[in-house]
Amino acid sequence: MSSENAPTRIRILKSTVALLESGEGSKVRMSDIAKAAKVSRQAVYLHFPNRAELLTAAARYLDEVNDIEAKLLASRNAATGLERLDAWVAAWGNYIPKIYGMGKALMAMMDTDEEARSAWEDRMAAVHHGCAAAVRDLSRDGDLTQSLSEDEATDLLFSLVSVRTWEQCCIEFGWPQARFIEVMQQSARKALT
Amino acid sequence: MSSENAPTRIRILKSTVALLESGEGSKVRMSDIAKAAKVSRQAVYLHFPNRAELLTAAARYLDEVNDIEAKLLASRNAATGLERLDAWVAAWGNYIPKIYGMGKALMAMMDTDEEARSAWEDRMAAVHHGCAAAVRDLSRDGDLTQSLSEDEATDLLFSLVSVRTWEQCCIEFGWPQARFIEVMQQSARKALT
DNA sequence: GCCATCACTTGACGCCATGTCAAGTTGACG
DNA sequence: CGTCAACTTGACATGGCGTCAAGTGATGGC
Repeated sequence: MSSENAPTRIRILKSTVALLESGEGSKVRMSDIAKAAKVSRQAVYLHFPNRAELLTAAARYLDEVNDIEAKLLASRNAATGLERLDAWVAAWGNYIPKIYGMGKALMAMMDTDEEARSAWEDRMAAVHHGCAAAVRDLSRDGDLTQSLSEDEATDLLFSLVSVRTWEQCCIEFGWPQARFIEVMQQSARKALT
Repeated sequence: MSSENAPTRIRILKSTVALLESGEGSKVRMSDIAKAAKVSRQAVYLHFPNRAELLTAAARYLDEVNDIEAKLLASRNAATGLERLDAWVAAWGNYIPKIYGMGKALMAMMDTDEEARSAWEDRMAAVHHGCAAAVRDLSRDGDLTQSLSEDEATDLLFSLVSVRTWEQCCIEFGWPQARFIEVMQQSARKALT
């Protein structure tokens, strides 16, 4: 595609992202990536020291290309806490499919690779932070349930819209993406208020 | 499950379960298991054709030993749908820690091993079935929310008390087990009614 | 016009875990 | 005593990742 004569490093990143997105996340091998980028397997190692760092670089690249920051920050503009909660669930929930392949590969490596673990946890910390912000506004408006601390509410919200929950509902159970958003907005409102 | 006079087979299963329970699920190697069972690595292969089948046999063994069926069926006796929901969440939720190591190893293999995948999915299908039963009783009592179909409610409940959600809350966020049960009972009631 | 350097290729290798194979050893039982 | 089953021993194939050394070829500085 457009990556024919892009610098090699970028071509490798694009190929990595493409392979991870189109299924079988954790099965992608270094040689597959090299082949897709039309370079030798060793060329990949000239740019990235190992598989874990390549994947985390690809994750960063993906975030950049999609401008995730901007999209997730959109929910900030909501007037009330409840609106912000909805906006947040929609913003993050609709971003999940884009990073799912990536996440799957990274999560599969978490048990054995410290680098992959911290890369993924960094990203998830940002999402957790977004959940905390939504919960804080809810609390500010006096709409947060008595039965949960702010921390617990944050964790619960995070779990409700985690990549794994999304995977469960949309991949395994076949929910349409839009329905996932609706149900989770509603469930979050009910569970947190 | 013959194995009356095959102590070796049982020893291997017990060692497998023990290793999986005590941390680092997916890192357990065949040689680790052999060493723990005090047999040669090859002896393991005389009883189980490969890692996946050993793990699924260990999962079955674990279920047997803990008598999971009986424990999960206990929620059947609840009078109302709401009580059944609570009982179900408590029964299954309290069983999760016992099978967590096992589950982690099996889930890690799901991407690459069809056998492991189907073994785990079989077990999860039983849990999903339990969720469906609770939702049905809720619906029978007229307590199920209008905004969810029975299928959706079942899937949502299943996601709420999935092994991954438990892992998220109790392992990563450090919730006490009892609190996890409370919060999930409450959240399930709110989200489903 | 030449040569040095950089980016990449080629092909071989070590490592490690799974799984296979063949040739023992050991002990119970006829 | 021989046989059979259960187990051991050690070697080997396979398939990833990651490393290494010796090329090749285009570019740019001089």
